[in-house]
Amino acid sequence: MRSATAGPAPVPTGTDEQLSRQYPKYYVVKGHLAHILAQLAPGEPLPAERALAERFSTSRTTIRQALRELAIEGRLVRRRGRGTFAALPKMAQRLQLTSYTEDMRRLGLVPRSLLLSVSQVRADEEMASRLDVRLRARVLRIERLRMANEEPTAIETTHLDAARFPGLAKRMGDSVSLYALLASEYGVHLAEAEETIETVPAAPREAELLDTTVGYPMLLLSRHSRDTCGRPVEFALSFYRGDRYKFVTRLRPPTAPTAGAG
Amino acid sequence: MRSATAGPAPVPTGTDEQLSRQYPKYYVVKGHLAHILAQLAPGEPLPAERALAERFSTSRTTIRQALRELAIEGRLVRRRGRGTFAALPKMAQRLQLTSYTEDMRRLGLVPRSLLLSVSQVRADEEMASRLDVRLRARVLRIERLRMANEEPTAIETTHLDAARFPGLAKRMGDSVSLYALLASEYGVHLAEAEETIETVPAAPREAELLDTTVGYPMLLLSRHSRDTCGRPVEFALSFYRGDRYKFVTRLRPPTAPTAGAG
DNA sequence: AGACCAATGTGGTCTAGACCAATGATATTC
DNA sequence: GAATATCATTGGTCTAGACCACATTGGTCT
Repeated sequence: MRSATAGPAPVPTGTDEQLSRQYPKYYVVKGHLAHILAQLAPGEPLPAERALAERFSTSRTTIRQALRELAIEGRLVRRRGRGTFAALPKMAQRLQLTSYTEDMRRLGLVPRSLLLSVSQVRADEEMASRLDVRLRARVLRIERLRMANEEPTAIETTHLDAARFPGLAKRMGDSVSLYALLASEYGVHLAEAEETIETVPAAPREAELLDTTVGYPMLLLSRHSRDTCGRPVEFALSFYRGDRYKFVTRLRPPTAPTAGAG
Repeated sequence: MRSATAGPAPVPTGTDEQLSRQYPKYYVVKGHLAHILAQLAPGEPLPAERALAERFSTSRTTIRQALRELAIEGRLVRRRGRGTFAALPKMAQRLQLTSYTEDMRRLGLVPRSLLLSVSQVRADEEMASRLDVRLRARVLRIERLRMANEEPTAIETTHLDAARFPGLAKRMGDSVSLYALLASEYGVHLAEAEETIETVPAAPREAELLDTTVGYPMLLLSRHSRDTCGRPVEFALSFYRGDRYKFVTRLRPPTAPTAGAG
């Protein structure tokens, strides 16, 4: 969120012509729309694009660019055939090596998983390195759709060494816990992981599964997990809607209290 | 990054008309451009937008949407008046409670900081809660531009309780270490922090300072730090270019090896 | 009452073209 | 030779309008 003191983006609400030359027109419109939006409760509708275009004396393109950014910020949701509505604030999710189920329950949500596909692929150079297998070795690829309160939350694609976990494919199913299977059937316990976070635009398939718009920014989490022996176990990619989720982590100084150029 | 095995976005490279109906046209074009791009070394130029529009028999708008997404993914950079060029891959930065200087040196880069502004503001409700001060208490606001190899990296806006750190404003300057000042002058050592990561579109001022484009996705890091006594010390917002940076953190199980629905 | 269908309105995609702003090369002037 | 204007080219912003895909509504027919 952007608090007032932090500088809430210097939104020019005036109609001064000189401002219009300093700021893009769509950005001025965005400021006005944000003002309207602030007075709406979540779920309440905004006027339609064509109506807004007329009211602000702009083209629909300009209105759409403003609405797009507000949607990306998670302040409104857009539904084709229905309209534009004020949104709920982003949900914060902890970055920790825990089960998806527990994470969601902690947020007071009902978790569910849908098994999209289980397949075997061949390790390319990067995957071979990450899973510590030979090039072109068989890799199990498990693709799941994570749900919370029956709403799609994330697409998670997990990769494991197929030779190390025989029969795992047959044991997978909707709402089956992979980490529990690894522990009970194969005696493998995850001890640590390295997770990377970046933002990428939504591809058509991702947008459809997560019920969002192609090209909107997603948060892509790449998790590289190791077991208690330090052996790499899984490499997983998770796509979250950037307009709905943010992630929280706890930081500590490396050793002693830091004294660098902070 | 998206490895081949992970599903490199099902880019339809064929010219089949049926595909054109399933995928947006700009997305098909993006696939072709990605293919061209893969054969270029960082820094090499792509054809101009107008030339590409003609080659692919589309409008410039469609080409621009494809180029925009590739730029957001960090695969190309666009320079007004000059052209479009293949980019270097994203840089990975660790999430830890350390100095910016050390972080950058670890990446083999030359760090520098530019003091943009030091000001006093009044705490709104959220800031008062975060810094544990009264509503409308004086809050020191320090805005800095972080550089690496003379390239702007991040905009960092730090908030501190002004009453607790008298004279701090006068002691600040370019490339001055805030954390070191807190330790040496006020005996305050940071012990832990909670950091939130989300994606937001770049506002005009942010885009200008970080030499990027308005509306492009940024990574916004919000850091809430506490000292060794557990008292809140700073609340800082950092904007990073989403096309240039990604962040890495180390995960551990909460207590025992997890056995939940992983 | 229920099933169906057509009209309407919504946001999503795409076009063709205009003008603006920054860049760099070229010509001009001092 | 060095500074300055001019100009073509590039990506950025904006317009006006077309068509598409989807959702809802309301009327019509069983």
